[in-house]
Parts: sequence; C-alpha cells; structure tokens
Amino acid sequence: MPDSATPPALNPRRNLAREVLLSLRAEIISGSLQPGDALAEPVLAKQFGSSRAPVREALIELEREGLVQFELTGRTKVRTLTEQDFDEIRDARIALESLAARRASARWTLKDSAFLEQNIAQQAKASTLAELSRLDVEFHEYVMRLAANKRLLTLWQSIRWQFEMCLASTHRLQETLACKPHQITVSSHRHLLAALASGKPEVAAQKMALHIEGSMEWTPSETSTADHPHGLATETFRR
Amino acid sequence: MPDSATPPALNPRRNLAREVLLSLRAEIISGSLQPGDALAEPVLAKQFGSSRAPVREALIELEREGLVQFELTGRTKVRTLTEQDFDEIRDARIALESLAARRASARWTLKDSAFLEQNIAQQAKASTLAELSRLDVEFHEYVMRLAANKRLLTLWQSIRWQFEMCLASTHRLQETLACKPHQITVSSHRHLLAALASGKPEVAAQKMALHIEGSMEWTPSETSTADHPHGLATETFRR
DNA sequence: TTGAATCAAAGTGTCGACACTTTAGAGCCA
DNA sequence: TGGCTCTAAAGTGTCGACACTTTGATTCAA
Repeated sequence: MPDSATPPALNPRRNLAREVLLSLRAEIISGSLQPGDALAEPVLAKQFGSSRAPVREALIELEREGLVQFELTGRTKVRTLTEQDFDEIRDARIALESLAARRASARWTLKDSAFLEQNIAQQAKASTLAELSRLDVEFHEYVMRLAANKRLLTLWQSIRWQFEMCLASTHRLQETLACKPHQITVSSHRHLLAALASGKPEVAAQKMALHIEGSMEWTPSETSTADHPHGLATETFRR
Repeated sequence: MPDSATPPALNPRRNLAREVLLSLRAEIISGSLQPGDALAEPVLAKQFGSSRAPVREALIELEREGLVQFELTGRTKVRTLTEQDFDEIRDARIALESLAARRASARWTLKDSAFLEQNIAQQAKASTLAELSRLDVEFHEYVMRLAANKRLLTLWQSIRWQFEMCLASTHRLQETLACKPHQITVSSHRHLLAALASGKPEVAAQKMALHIEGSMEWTPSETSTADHPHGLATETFRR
C-alpha cells in the first residue's frame, strides 16, 4: 500500500513525514523494532532515503502517540511499556470509552448492531492473533465514532497505538496460558454489544468499563500502587 | 531552575521551538491573535528571529492542542471554536475528569483539601477574569495530578488550552449577563471539594461531571445535535 | 588490572536554499 | 462596470550544511 510504483515521484505534494510515520509505527507494533531500540534521525533518514526533516516530524508524532520516548538528551528510543503503563492505559480507555458508550447508546440503530455483529463473527473466524487484535480495535473504534465527538475520538486515537501494543501482548499471554483468546474476546464483545444496543446509556457505559477492565487484565497480580507524586513533566516538547 | 539569567545565551542547548510555542499560545489565549488569523511560517520565523524549523514544530504542537488548524493546503490559521466544539470539549472533560475524581478521591488527604481550600479562597479574591480562569484551571489540574495517571493527565493537557479558551468566553458571557462569575465559580468549587473529600469515589465522580456540565453551559439553548457521521479524518498530519 | 582522561564518531537543534503550489491582485476584454 | 486570465508574491515540503553536545572506545597512568 505504500510505495507500489511511485509515479515519477512528483506531483501530489508528497508527504514523506507521513510515510515515515506509518512505516515506523508498523515496525514498532509488529515488534520488528523492539522497546529500547534507538531511533536516530540521520540513520532513519538514510534508511528512508529522505532528509532528517520528515523523520523528525514523524518521531514527534510517535512520541505523542506514546510509542517512542525522548531522552533528556534529545535522543529517541522505542518506548518500553511497564505494568503500570498498562494499568494507566486501561484506565484512560475506561474514561474515554465508557462515556463514548453512553453517548453512542443514545443514538443506536439496527445498522450499528448489524455491523458489530458481523465484526464479532469475523473475530470468531480470525486465523491469527494480529487479525483478532485488529477486529477488536475496529469494534471499539466503531463505538467511539458513533459517539460523534471529534475530541473524544482524537483523544482515543492518541492512545490507540499504545493500546494496540497492550492488546497484542494480552493475547499472547492468554495463548501461553492455554486460554483461548478467540473465545474470550468473542463472548466478551457479544455481551458488550447487547448492553450497547439495550437503549440504556447507563448500562452501556458501565458494561463498557467492565469489558475493558476484563479484557486488559495483566496477570492475577495486585493492582500496582502508583506513588502519590504530583511531579510530572508538564510538557515534553523534545527534551 | 533553568533559565534564570541565561548566561551569554549559549550553553543550555536552546529550544527555540518551545519559546515560539509558549509565545504563540499566549497570544492566542489572550485573544491578541484572533480566530481565523493566518499563521505563516516565514512571517513568524522573521518575527521570532529564527528559521522556519522551530516555528513549524511549534505550529504542529499547537495544532495538536487544538488552538490552530491546518487547512488542506497546508496553510495554518488560528482555530475558531463553534458551539459544537464547546459541547465536545465539555464532554471530553467529563470523561477524563470524572474518572480522575474517582481515582483522586481514593487517595485523598487533608493536605489536598487544604490546598484546594486555599485555591478557592484566592478565587474569591481574584481581581480579573483571567486570574479567575487561571485558578479554576489550577483547581482541576490539581485533581488530575492527584489521580496519579500520567496518561489521563496527558490527555487532559492536550485539551487544556482549548478548555481555557472556553472558560474565558464563559466568564465573559456571565459578566455581560450581569451574573457574578466569582460567586458562581467559588460556590461551585466549594461543593465539588466537599464531594471529593467525602471519601466516596462514586459521589466524587458524579459531582465532578455535574460541576463541569454546569460550569460550561453555553447559553440556555438546546444541546446541539451533532450529525451521525462516522466520517472524520483519522490522522491530520499536516494536510 | 583498574580507573581516569581524551578524542573521534554519532546525534541533535537550527539554518538558509530550492522546487513546486496556492493566493491574490493587476490587467484585459466585453 | 463586471467578470476572466495571467502572473508575481507568498507559502509549504524537503533538502543539505554547520555548530555544538553526547557517547563510547581507546589510551595512558597508577
């Protein structure tokens, strides 16, 4: 989908920055770039056959998406997600998605049920974990869009890729634990869909929160006790 | 700790991009840059005595903060907030802040009550609307930080400046309606504080939602009925 | 052998330039 | 006078270069 026969590489006011973004993001999600790996602008620029400017822009965007981390020295690395990060993402999703569920529920139509039922059917047939993850995200994105609030959607999208990393590892974990990710995911979404379509916004919101809680369980360990600090860099902005 | 008395303006690895960001943001919030105003890179660069690179970075960040808008042609303008935007921001705040209230409530201490009581006292004495707004935001940011979830905080910060624009206009509106912004704001926060300190997370969350709803009322007009569409640029990324 | 000092390689922040696109105004025709 | 065309000015996307900083590895002394 990217470079298939670039014309003479001219007209459509190219946007290299975006190409670099998509490419790097895919590599990070797929794991071919590992957490901790260094991302040096000159190296990437050479690799993409561009100058540093588009690479820099893409890295800034990736930082914003939480997939990449700027050291205090300005250097860039693929981000490592800890268990606490995992919990935080879960919580952020609960905040955004349960309100979205409430709003979406209020404007629910049969068409929406039909779409999501089809999504669930595909989940059941998914042949790889990656595909299962994709469908899972698609389900939730559909609900986010249905809520018809651009800002809510934008906020959700800004953690979406981190969430996708979590999802992948959850599925992997379930597999090694000899659980069946497909079955778990499918039945969980089926219950959720029922709540969404019930016409009761309150119920929809609550079920969404429970669904996310359940789908993002890390291990049977205790919930990590984040320390109390107010300290936190207010704005990163590259070093 | 950083720049007090910049040496001969050398060492500390300058970050022009940040300076430009802060400066532009202040101008937009204060209204000295009006919605719709064009923001051309070369012009700003000259104005700041820098090259275009730092300006470009700052504009990207401002777009992310929602204060600035990229046209499809790549040109940049100060964003205009409509009534619907207003509603969206309110909803997004409700999503983020009511969960934050729930979490913060669970780790509440007397120290927190003390800090916020002082904040409210300052609100009562605030001499300008700008100061009132600042204190209002400070109150809410304190709660966000107390929730101890970096992602929730980051999400909140990414709409914070839009929210501040809304707040300014709400206060202005209340004033022209011969209401008393100070009284309204103070009493509303006092009630909220009581709920936060009550030790009941559920109550705290609900009161927070009501507080935001109330504090961001536009006019006695009906809630705007956003259309149903799923359409929405998934990623802006400069044109 | 260990540890400190040194120095080249690699990296970031910023700059000015070029090619191409969009915009807006001057000029022209009716 | 009003609308259309053409063109110069302004703007964006990208590039390669420079100055300074950080990193690591190598060297040298204890």
